[in-house]
Amino acid sequence: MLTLTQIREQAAPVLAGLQKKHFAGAEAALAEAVALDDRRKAAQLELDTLNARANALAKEIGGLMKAGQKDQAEAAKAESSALKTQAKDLEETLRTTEQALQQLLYTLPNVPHPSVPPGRTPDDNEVVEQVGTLPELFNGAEPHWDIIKRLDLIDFELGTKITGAGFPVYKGKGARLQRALINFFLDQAQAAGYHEILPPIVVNEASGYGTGQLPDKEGQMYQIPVDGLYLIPTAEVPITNLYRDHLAKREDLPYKNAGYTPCFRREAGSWGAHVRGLNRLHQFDKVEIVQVQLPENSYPALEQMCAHVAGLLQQLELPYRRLRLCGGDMSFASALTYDFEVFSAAQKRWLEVSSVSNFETFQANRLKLRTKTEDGKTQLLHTLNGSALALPRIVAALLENNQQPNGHIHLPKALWPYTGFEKI
RNA sequence: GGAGAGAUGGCCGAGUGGUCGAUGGCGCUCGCCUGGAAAGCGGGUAUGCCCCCAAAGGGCAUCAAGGGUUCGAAUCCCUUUCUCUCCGCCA
Repeated sequence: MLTLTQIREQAAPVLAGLQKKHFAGAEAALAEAVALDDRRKAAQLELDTLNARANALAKEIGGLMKAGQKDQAEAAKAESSALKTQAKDLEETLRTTEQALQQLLYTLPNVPHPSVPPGRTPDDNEVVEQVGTLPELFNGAEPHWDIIKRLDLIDFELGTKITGAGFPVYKGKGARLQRALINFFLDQAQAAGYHEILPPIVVNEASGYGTGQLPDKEGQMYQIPVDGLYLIPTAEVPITNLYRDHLAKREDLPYKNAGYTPCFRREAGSWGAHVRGLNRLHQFDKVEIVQVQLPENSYPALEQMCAHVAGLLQQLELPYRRLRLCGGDMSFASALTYDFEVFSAAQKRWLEVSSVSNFETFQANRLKLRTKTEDGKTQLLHTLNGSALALPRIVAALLENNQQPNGHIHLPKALWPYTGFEKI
């Protein structure tokens, strides 16, 4: 959520930023926000003045009663009662104005960083780097969904039977590979200084608002209406919300947390071609890294997180590229996002396996996550997160890129201690 | 799920209708004292919003949350949430 200070004091860059994100009606929305805020302040001032008078009267009455000046006390009571009626109306005005302002602010996306390229679609994303050589497969090489079936690693039909499409059942070495990857990613995160968290995988409504899933994107989450809870779409939600309503001590920063969770996404309306096999699922596993940083350190931290992700992909010996997302392709809450994609040799496609973002103060403002500056002023912190990494497409690439003419799959060395086997 | 008790500032804890944003202690911090430290002494130490260019200063709100009674509520009443104890159920 943008702050009123941003909207008022950086009007031109904010407007340009919203336009870069292709937010329709940006100019009118910003003007409306300022107008609502003006109304809010006016109502607040009026109400405060009124309350100040009422408080003064209440104090007087005590004295008058003691002094036995009953008539004057009664007169003061009458005035105080009248003030109270007025205050009720003002409180109502203030409440509705604040609510309208809040609702409006919820609809405004974050302002992108100056380095974000313009553009609307994934084609406009900028390739920052590409690392590793694209593998040449032998004749008759299979896409991962055929490999999975032939080696009985993952059973999609069984998943459909017990739950529904997009909920795979991992079996044998397929299951073991999941566990190996999770442990590998967590160990790597720990080595990079992240504190391990195992959070709940359902969250309440307040947490959904904190990280920006709510309002608006509830259609993307599985819901438990009887209890008002949501299945998490990513560990970012519970781990970032650890710091909701939090005033951080400066010397404790940064916070660096990593956590494994299953992730649940309804993916309403996004099924079609190109989503076979592991390319898109309703439930998948992911290790997420999350940082809370002082504003001046957040962009170096973003680079550090990207380096961490790149290191994982190199150890897994997967060719990858890093993209800087364009204004139209980045998420609502992000100021700058890098996507990492691995090359899936049999599909001959790049698959997104990680998304690393700096949200600047956008989430912190919703979360009320702050610190004090040296001179005692309150300051919003910056939040960042990144996948490190999401499993399914990593598995797809590992299977496709490392398949041998004899039908086996060779696993990268880094995983051997975790799998207990070198090939499948 | 049933019965009871409770929720106060970073922490502990006092406060049962009137100058209480809240005694006191701990912690933290600044100063004095000291060769230095400890002890001791003195000061400071919540959050949000608003007025103000800013600072200084001031106002309002907040004692789990929401509502009510009252001129006035941490204190009385109602609702909700959470915590603890006992019982029930249970990986």
